[in-house]
Amino acid sequence: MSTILDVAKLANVSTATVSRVINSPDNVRPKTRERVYRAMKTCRYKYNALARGFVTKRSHTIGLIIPTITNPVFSESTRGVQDVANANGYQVILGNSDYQSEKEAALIEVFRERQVDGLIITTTNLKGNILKNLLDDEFPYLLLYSTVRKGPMPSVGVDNFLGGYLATGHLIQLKHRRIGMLAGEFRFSDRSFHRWHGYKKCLKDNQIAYDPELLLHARYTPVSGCKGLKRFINAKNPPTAVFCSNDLLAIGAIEGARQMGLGIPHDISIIGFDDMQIASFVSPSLTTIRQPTYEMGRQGAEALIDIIEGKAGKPVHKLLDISLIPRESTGANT
Amino acid sequence: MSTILDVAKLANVSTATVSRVINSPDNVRPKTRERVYRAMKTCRYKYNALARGFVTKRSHTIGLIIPTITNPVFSESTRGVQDVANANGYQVILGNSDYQSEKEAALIEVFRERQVDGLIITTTNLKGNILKNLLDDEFPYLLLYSTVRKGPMPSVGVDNFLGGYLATGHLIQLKHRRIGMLAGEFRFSDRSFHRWHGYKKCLKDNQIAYDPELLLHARYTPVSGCKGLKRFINAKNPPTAVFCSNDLLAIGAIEGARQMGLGIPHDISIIGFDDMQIASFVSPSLTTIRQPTYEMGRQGAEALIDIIEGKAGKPVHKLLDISLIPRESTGANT
DNA sequence: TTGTACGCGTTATCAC
DNA sequence: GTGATAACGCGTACAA
Repeated sequence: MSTILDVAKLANVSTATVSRVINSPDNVRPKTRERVYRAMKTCRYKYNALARGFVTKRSHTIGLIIPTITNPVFSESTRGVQDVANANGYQVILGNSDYQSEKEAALIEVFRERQVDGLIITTTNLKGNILKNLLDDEFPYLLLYSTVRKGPMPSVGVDNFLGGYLATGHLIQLKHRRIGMLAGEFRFSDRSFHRWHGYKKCLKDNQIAYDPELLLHARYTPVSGCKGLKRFINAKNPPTAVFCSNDLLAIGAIEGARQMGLGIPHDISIIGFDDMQIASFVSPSLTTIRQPTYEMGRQGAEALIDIIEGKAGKPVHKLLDISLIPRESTGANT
Repeated sequence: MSTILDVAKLANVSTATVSRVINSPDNVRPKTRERVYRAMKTCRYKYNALARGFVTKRSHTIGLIIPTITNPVFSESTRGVQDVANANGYQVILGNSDYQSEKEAALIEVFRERQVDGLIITTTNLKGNILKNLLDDEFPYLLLYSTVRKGPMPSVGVDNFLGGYLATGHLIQLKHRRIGMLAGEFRFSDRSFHRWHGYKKCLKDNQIAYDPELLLHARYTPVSGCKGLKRFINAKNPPTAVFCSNDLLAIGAIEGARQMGLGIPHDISIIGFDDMQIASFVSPSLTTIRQPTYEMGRQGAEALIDIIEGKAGKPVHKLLDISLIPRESTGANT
């Protein structure tokens, strides 16, 4: 593989000139520029971005850590991150934490060793010292899908508390009084935790006693949602409506109800969270809380790049809008 | 940021020894090893993998090019690639081509400039000289979801022709004679093209005349599937069954039928392709052709790493098994 | 406008 | 078992 030195020799210029042709072509006389371009062609020169990164100490790479790319919600935000990153000359390295904080910590280490210019993290545990280390090192990073709203850690997210509140309010408005919640494990996802708080608060505001029997934990998969719903139905005093803390759970729950011979929303109402692409295409279509995942990725990447490039002021804390999308999976309690 | 030189000074050893402690600790006396470890701690040393890559000419990075991470099928295979890559010390850079060969070509360039050790490409156009260039440069790469079965280009995929044949055969067995196909654009996806060939061949083998009116092209989205199905229904002589060339289309088609007031499978049968995670959770659950996407990613990454590390013999051509998964969206023609 | 020369952090090749 | 030192390919003062 040829280097700028080869090109330089071939074009009878110095390596500095070749470098200039690559990075600031305007600073070089058109004639020599042409000569260099020709030389690059004849020796099939390929630019080595790694070597550049080595000297400039900028890899133009962003590390993106998410629970798993397999969840459509994170695919969407990943796409948003990528689009903004690429538009700004950055590439994205992807890492899955599987909701395990050890994997998360390991990924942060690996990515930093690889000299990524910054990190976007959808974290599962804020207690560790890992994030504090990043802060101490003044390493550029940003929390995505974050529940953090103030402090030194930059973040982009939605108001999960509000989401839980909206979902529950919708069900209460439909005359439901016995409302279950199928939630992701709190220790793995503080988002789920905040949604639960919104749920509880809304119950309280409507004079409905909170019943711990109506909280069930599940993994974020349809299968788990299906099982969870069946457990609810088989309880002594089953709910008439269930708030699932994401759409994958909700879709599983719908299937679970179906398998138990229950009509939706006639016998039981189901509401999800996320509004992933297929939420409107399942049958019955899914009532859910929409969060702008793609946009979240975009804005997260924009904010991170600002930090990386020194254009940022004090830590940003963006809270994107969410909204209730009423569809067919919820109906009046009869 | 401290370097091995700082560590070396602090531990009173040479940089070579520090490097040894990092890469082959057994080759260094335990006592000095300890001294070095301590020195690394006191000056908060962080290993620079970029610098290593620069000298070893191995970045331990794989470039993965897919149409879009937003399609669950590609999320799954991406996960497979990542799992194998990470287990072998590689990281994955992700690029979306959006089914555009120019973007694909640009990504290949960018990734090569970044000195990725190899590429995994789910390509959309094999005609270009781009892949031939890779071959000429002896650059490690592999085609995923590939229809290529022989020749110098290593590939992992499934038999899409067979898939199309199986899907069509299933419908014919259910007494359907007028079978439509909702297909991804052939020029963007040779996979779709091969499925169509399987479809045609199966019709022929069953003495059913091929009717070009029964081929409709669509983008790989539920919305497009929905529109496509409506167009079919509004035709003079509509099909009684539709083979969609992926599940996203099929889910959209089901919704389209529903909006037209048609019962599934009573009024019209729908079969998809992929068996993505939620295929069994939509209602009616989706009959489809299952392809092992996660496993495809795994095997692709394994094969690529073999090539990178010089363990490969002649180009591999793996064809993974596919199978018909009959569910509720298809039924007998009445 | 162009060239010279050094440095970036690590590994690898010799010696010792 | 350890040390000295030359690469690796590029950017960038500084000089011309």
